[in-house]
Amino acid sequence: MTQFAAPQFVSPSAASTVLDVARLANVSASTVSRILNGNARVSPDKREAVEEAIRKLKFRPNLSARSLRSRSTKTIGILTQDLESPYFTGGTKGIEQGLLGSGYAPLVVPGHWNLAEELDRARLLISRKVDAMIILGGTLGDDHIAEMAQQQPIAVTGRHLVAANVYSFHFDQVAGGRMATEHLISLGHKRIAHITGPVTHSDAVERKEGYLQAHANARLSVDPRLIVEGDYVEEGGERAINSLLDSKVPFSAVFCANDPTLWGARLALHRRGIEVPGQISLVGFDDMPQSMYMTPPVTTVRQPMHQMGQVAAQAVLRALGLVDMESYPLPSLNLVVRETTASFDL
Amino acid sequence: MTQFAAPQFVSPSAASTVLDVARLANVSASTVSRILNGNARVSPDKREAVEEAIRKLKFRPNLSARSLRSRSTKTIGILTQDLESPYFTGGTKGIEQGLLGSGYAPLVVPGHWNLAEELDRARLLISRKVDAMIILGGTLGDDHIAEMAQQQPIAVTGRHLVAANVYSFHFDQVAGGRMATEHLISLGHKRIAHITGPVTHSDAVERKEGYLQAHANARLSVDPRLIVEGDYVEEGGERAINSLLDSKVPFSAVFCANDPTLWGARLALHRRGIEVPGQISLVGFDDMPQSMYMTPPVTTVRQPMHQMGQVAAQAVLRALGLVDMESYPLPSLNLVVRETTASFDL
DNA sequence: ATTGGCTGTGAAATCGATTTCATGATTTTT
DNA sequence: AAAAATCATGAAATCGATTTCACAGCCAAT
Repeated sequence: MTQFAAPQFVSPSAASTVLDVARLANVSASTVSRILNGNARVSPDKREAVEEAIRKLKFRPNLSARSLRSRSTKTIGILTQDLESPYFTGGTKGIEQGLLGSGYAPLVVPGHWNLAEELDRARLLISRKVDAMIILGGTLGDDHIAEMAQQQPIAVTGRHLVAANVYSFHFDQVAGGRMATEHLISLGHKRIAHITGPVTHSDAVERKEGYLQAHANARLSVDPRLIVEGDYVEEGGERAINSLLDSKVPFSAVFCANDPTLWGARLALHRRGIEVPGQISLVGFDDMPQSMYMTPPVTTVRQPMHQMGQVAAQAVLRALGLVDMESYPLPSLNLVVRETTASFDL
Repeated sequence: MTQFAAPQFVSPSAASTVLDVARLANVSASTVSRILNGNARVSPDKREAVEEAIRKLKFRPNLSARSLRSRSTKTIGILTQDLESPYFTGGTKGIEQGLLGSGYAPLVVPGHWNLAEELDRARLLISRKVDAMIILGGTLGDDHIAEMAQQQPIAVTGRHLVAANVYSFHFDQVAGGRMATEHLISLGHKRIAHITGPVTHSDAVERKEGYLQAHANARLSVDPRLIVEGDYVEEGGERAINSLLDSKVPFSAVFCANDPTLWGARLALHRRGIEVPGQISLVGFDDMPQSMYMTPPVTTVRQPMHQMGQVAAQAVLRALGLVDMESYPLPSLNLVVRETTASFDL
């Protein structure tokens, strides 16, 4: 990598203020402010002069000052978990899109699945006086969220929480797990393994519950040796498949708790020369963008995080009094069948 | 999806201020401020009382007020392009890590590869009085950046820019293109196709230049029919491979201008039953996280965006006067050979 | 002609913290 | 023991915008 450093430090040129503008335009600061906000009548000639001065001075209002006085930062805080994971970036992008044109800007901070850090970041957002907050998943307690909602409206995804000033949205993870498993069952699979997510994630245990329910509904027994714990990332999927294979317990399909788990599993299978879906069928969860371009493209339960983000953005906007906006439909989970699953014939 | 709305709106409970704390602790606001910032001696008993009051009132300082007075927001603005693309999220995460423990928080805004939008977002960051700015790629003109650098230090990646108060970092894209192509040539390939990026991206044209140079160095002629334009996303890769194959011009390897292009190409090849790397070798560019888990894992030129982000963060931190921090090594491009390339034997 | 209602404008108050300044108390120095 | 230096602290000024308030000028209604 090549680096080019600045020759020397230059002290920042002082930014101009309303007062500078006022002086140049021969009006008072109040008039400048009125023109900036367009909420009062001002004579056309003064308006002209002020606009000219603003242009000349390249004036940009100081948002700290503005929000100190007007108690609105026009900012929505987003507490996400991982800045890199497609699951969260999908949601973030949806929020950003939902906010588009509303005049509100997103402020994104990562919590890293760590309670202390999440709490700290959330408080940072409150300190910054965000007008509303959107929490994507995470491990914050319901009581914490309810308490923070006293300061500003909060939309939260991935949980069901009834409290004043909070709007919660979530997908039915049990139903998702059921869907994935039922698809496999309908293809004739009888010995279906499951690589779970971390037991600390409630959605992981719900997906497993769905896997169990699907078996019960079909009056199929589940072999506990076929359930192995993963960690929601690729390595866990590889490890799990290898231990499954090494245990010699037979199975013809695997329901992976999320897509990265499936990717890891798929690579391990490839390394061992086992064909997908020829010998083993695979179903994932999340439908992350890359899943569509795997070889072969993966069958997975789609979580429309993008739309979820839009809906969450919309909810807080509405809570802030912006009612005149197009309404996005509430999305739901759905199975997208691609090519990692095939019917099982004895 | 299930939605749960708040029963009714509750007016936010007023946040407490230094004055509230001061009153409760029987001291002046100045004393509270001194304790908050720890920059002056205060008697232990008052400190105790104030800390108690802070806890009791759940006091959090208003950052708008603080930054208005102290002229520092403790925030670094990050202008990225796409909140979802691994290339940018890698850099963002690196920055976040580089900022860790410095007391500065990142504020991320997306520019969407659109000049007007980038300019608008950059101005937003300036309005918010970020202490420094990091620009990841994008289409802003050098002059714009130099001008904005008068307000605060700026680190910019993906270009070479010498100006006061700006720090620029970039990888040598020509060398990267050369590396990828030389690898293929060293494996015995003679007819190497190239799927380019958009001609509007300077790094795309530089990568192509590297491809050309590698051929020249090896005294190999390049068949212009083997160079086809892509768009840096999967669809373009698919399209390009199909048109290449349909043209019947023979080739045994493809240098794809970035990893998503390769993913698209790889899928198209799979659909046509062509084996990778058995029949066609593929080299990508970027080493995005998923590339490692494709089937087979992809050979690609690694751009360590993560480290680039760390270095950029470090540069601005240093510009802001934080000199006492561990120094990350400057990363460089390197070829990571995995399994989409094989030697070509007639 | 007088009262009443608008309208455009500037002066001053305000938001909540930090920082400067002044002061009285305490400690150190000579 | 007197002078000097240091310390802890509160009052007041300050950051840059918005907002309230007061008022002068103007038009219309009585």
